[in-house]
Amino acid sequence: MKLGDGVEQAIHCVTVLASLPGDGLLSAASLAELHGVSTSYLLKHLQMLSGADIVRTVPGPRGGYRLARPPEKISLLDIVLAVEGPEPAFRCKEIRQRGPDPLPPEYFSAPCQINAAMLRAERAWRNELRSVTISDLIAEVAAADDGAIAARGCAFLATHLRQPKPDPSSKT
Amino acid sequence: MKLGDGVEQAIHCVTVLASLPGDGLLSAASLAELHGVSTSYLLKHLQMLSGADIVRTVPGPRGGYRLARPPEKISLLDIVLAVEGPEPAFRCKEIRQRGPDPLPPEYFSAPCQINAAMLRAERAWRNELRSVTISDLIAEVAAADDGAIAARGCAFLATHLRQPKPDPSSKT
DNA sequence: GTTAGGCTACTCGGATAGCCACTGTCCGAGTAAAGTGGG
DNA sequence: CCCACTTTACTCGGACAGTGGCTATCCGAGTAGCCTAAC
Repeated sequence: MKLGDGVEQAIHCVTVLASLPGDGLLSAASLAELHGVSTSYLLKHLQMLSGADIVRTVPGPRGGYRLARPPEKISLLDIVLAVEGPEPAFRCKEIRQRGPDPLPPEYFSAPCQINAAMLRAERAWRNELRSVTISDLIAEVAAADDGAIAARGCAFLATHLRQPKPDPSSKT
Repeated sequence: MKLGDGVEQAIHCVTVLASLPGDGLLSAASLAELHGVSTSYLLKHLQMLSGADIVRTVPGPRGGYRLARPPEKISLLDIVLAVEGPEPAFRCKEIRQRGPDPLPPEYFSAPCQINAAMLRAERAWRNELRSVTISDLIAEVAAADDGAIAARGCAFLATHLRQPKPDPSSKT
């Protein structure tokens, strides 16, 4: 069993996007540069997140990505399911019905006990992931940070952060 | 994320082996025929189970496989780890240390919070799998069976079960 | 008739190709912004 | 000077190759059982 590397990238990106001030945007190229990964490949996962209504995209020049929901409404499970797909890891092939002299299908109306046990375990896994939100992660990082990580983030944002509009509603 | 099909085959095989009476053996070919899968491919996973001391092999003609431990000492986690490998599904690539102007490594002595959260979830998954033993599964199957499944199993064993020795110690 | 030896056939074990999904990349559709010309 | 249009350049979106691991397979090492032949 192996999770794709895109999951880690997606979680890091969402965490960064959640730390943006106001209506800030960040382009896929900036996110890729910050994490040292391929831009084109990261785009694929950002599209998945966009399709799952986790992030929202702003097209055109000066465009980019921002969160579609507040960070406390985004769980790790949402991101994992968006990137890896909603299908469970264990797919019962019903091999109990195969082989010589198979029993009639009506004997297998109840789900396979092995499948049920594996799905229970996966449900526990998902519940654990569902209980962790992006805001929780940010709080943990902030608690363990002496200021250096935040400072590096601010320095990066000072160069790459962009606003969708001059925002005339806010007075000088 | 996707588990290999070999996991399901391995669990079914171990369950069947746990149901054998006495010192009965079953060859890989018989197990493959019973489940309707490829013999050569099933052998690979049986070798994994043998290497993990879950099943024990009897070489030579009239050889086969039998359990290496009583069924209540074998959990689903043992089988999954034997077949899929002990590595966790989530591998932290430490992309937080990458990108421009990385911080010195001493800032990252503590594990990544994202990695920690994913590993917590996987630990929950493993704990759930560890709590289910082969004897539990057999009991569940027996409880839901009206006798047909057991009868089919006995019919198959009558043809394919083999004893390693005539066992002269047991009087007639 | 008994027994030692050799042979055979069957089993598992590891090494070898094939295929699919993940990884990585590219080019095209769409759009906000800037530049430009006219009014 | 102000405005509308054109152009531009930049963004994301979906379609296209490359690679690693799972899937499927084959042949070789090893051994229990059987047959043979000598004693």
